[in-house]
Amino acid sequence: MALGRSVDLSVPSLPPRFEPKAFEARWQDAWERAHAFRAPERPGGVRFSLVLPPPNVTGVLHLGHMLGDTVMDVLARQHRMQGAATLWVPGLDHAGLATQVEVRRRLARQGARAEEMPREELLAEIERWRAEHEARIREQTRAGGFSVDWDRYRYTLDAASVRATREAFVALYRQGLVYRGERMVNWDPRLRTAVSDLEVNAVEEETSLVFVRYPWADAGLGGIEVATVRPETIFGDVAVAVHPDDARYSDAIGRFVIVPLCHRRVPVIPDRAVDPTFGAGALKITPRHDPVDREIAGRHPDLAEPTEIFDEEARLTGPWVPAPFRGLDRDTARAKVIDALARDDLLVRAEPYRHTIGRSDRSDAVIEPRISRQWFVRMAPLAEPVLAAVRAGEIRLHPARWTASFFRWMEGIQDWCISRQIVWGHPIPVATCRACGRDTVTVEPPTACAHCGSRDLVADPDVLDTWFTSWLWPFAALGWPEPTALLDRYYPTSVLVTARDIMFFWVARMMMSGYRFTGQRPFADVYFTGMVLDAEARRMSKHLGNSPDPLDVIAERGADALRFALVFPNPTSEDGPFGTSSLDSARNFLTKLWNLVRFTLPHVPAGTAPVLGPPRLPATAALEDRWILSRSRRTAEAVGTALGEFEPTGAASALYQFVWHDLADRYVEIAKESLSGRRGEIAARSSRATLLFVVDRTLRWLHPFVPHITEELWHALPHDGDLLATAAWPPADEAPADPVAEVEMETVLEAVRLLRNLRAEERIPIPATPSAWIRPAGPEVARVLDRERATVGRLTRVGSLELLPAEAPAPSGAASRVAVLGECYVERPAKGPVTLEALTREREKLSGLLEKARARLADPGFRARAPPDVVRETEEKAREIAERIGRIDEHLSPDAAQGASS
RNA sequence: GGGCGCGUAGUCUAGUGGUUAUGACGUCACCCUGACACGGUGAAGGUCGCCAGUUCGAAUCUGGCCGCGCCCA
Repeated sequence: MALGRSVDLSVPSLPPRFEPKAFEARWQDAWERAHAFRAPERPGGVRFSLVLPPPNVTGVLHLGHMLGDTVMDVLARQHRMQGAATLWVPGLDHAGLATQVEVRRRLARQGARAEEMPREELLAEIERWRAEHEARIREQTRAGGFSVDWDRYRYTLDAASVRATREAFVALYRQGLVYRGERMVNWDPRLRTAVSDLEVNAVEEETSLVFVRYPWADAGLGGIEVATVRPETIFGDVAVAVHPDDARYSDAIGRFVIVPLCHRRVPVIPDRAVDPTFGAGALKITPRHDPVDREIAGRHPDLAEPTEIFDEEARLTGPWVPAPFRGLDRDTARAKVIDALARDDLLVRAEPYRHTIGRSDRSDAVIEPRISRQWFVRMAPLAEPVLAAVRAGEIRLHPARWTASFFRWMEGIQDWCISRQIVWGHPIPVATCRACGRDTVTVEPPTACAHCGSRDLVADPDVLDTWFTSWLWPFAALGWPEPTALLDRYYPTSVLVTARDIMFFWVARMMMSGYRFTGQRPFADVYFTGMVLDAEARRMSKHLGNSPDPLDVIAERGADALRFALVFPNPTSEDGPFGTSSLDSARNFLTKLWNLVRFTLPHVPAGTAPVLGPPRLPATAALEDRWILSRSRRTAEAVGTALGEFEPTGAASALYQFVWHDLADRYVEIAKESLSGRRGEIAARSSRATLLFVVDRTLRWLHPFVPHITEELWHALPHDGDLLATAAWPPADEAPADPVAEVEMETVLEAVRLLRNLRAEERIPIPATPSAWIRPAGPEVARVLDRERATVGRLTRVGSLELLPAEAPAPSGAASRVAVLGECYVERPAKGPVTLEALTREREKLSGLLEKARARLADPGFRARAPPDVVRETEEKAREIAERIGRIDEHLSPDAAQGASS
């Protein structure tokens, strides 16, 4: 069969199937060999920089990391292609407490007890853990194709981080913003360390509210009834408090009661903090083990000095605890106390009660409020400049709706407990002198006391909260406090991308440290990604086992498919499901792209020059060529706008629409005719150049999202330069916008859709080539359809397509549709009854619209108040609809018309 | 208990005062047409959570209610 092809279709140089394994690792190697992502040390001009939130060495990367990394890579690659000197610093967080907990668990599984290990041995074990996980995390990051600068890799425990951490601590200490205090902290009795407020989760739990009678000290009968959920703390009581206005207790204030079981005499005191409606309205006061009690006790200085009743593992201890209860843990103690109270006839009753308790984020142990000597950072002075900066728009949060909760937390900020009683982390840079008892706090570890010169120094045994290093990251990762070139050229960083759940842990604190230590914002924009959920919308967790290892997904589907599935179709800023269906969609899309280039290749003769700019089309150029260039420009604009507004999903979706529907479904299908040479060499050349240009641009725009496949395909086409990764990002206004071509193509596509619709409804089989007619609604439509008649005919597979003059009668026996562009007819193969269903349905829909439009026009208020052009538009719409209804009525038989209008 | 946010086709989603409410996945029908069945074409599917109000006009603004989620206590 002579098709008149001018090119050879039989030798595709790309394999027919897209196989990511065949090329993804190859391009990763190529990028690395070329140092494509190495940021210049001292660039001039535009710069773009960001730090990768250093993943915790606790585990390996999960899909949430992949989502964040993909968003960052999209931004980094786009800016790199746009010519910005781009620095993306990767790193690793030692994650102090979290890691120590994980290692402890592993040791426990192996039958060892971390608590009994010498410090050095435990540290060595943690180091082993770090090495294993670090290697795995690097492998995962590399396999994702993320364009980080590996030469700038940093670790939160490396020498430079040690320096930065000590520097920050010492500076704050000297400014009076770091202090040591004996305060009530959140104590984790399982891990035997203090934790910060943020590391405590409020959990609702079912417990029982116990009513205990405290007998009068001076009289044998009665007493005061106290309600408590923690009867085991009874040993620490120093008072019973009641509300001063509570009539029930007006006589009790000033009297004494006996604390059950330990028989101490304590006073009844008045305090407004007592809620008279809770329980019996009397509160037992245990100042060392409850923050509210401590506050109340503070207002009553005449109370006995309380002693501690729990040790560091929350076992009963101390002089106030009677022998039978000493050494018991909290739960056992509670049960025994209740038993003993019942025996002494002091237990009034116990009722089920639901309340919220604090559990440690790391160990899940119930937090014990405990007074201990710890280091704190005074936060309010640090928060001030941040609040001002965010209010002034100097730092922007995306999506902006999180700004409100950010402010609320910042405005009520509490001091930060930064000391941890663990081994894994930065030692607190404080040495205490045994001779004079004073502290020496210096960046370089001291050899002698700064105050008395004694060499008898004891280093603080604790380490710093891991976040005390992370909060310095945007500048510490660039070399701070050294005045490095990186710091000079790339700080402040451009953007921070992270998950919302560490907004307070990390983001807010980085802003505070940034202004404090560098006097500048650490980043201009913050983008919060959502959480990756599984197909049943559950949060991914180790416990559920529903979080796949990214490496497995990449091995099976490829990094590009994974990346695309994470940004499309669900918005990256919302919590969204991830599953095989999104992976399938991503793979299908990539296959489409692959085949699009396979289709393009044969139309690129050997020796074709790389694309420089849009083809200069002759005045007589085909409509489809002008149209796709215009569409490509709109797409470039949409992609640029979306990425500028931190909407990667919007950009991905614009590209998806363009590639699949505009380029593959419409342009390629229409242009096949001219590409084949059947319309002559000039038309063929024009379409070839157009196709090659648009495909080249598409690959560039898609590259930040799916870097491997685009790199592979770009190399299969004529290209300029070694790597797409470092090729130029074309300006959005490169191709001409052509509104005329867009309108005309709409007409063509509408005609095609109508005729196809008719065929499908009339069940005219594909091999049949019926005659078709269109009676255009106006001269403009007539002109376009006349010119593009061949295209319409080919896409609808009709035998002949004729344009009818306005007054011509309808072809007899043909199926018909009435549309805005005119009336379409398709010859029906068998002479059965004409199907009028579609026309009737259309008429019903139109009369509904017409009614609405007329009602509006009839409203005098509308004419008086609506803007004139809205009134005019509505009038025009009503006229057009009425006219179409009239034309439909001509086609409907009298009874059908009646049926439709009833 | 306080605060914030969200309710749009079976599922996810776009849309901040006037469009015949966007797109994806899924569903149904026909089709292996010379890049692609991981495909093509066509279709069905929504009283934009409910109730009031503001307005000439409300998915969009306001209030209340219902449901869901998150954060803080």
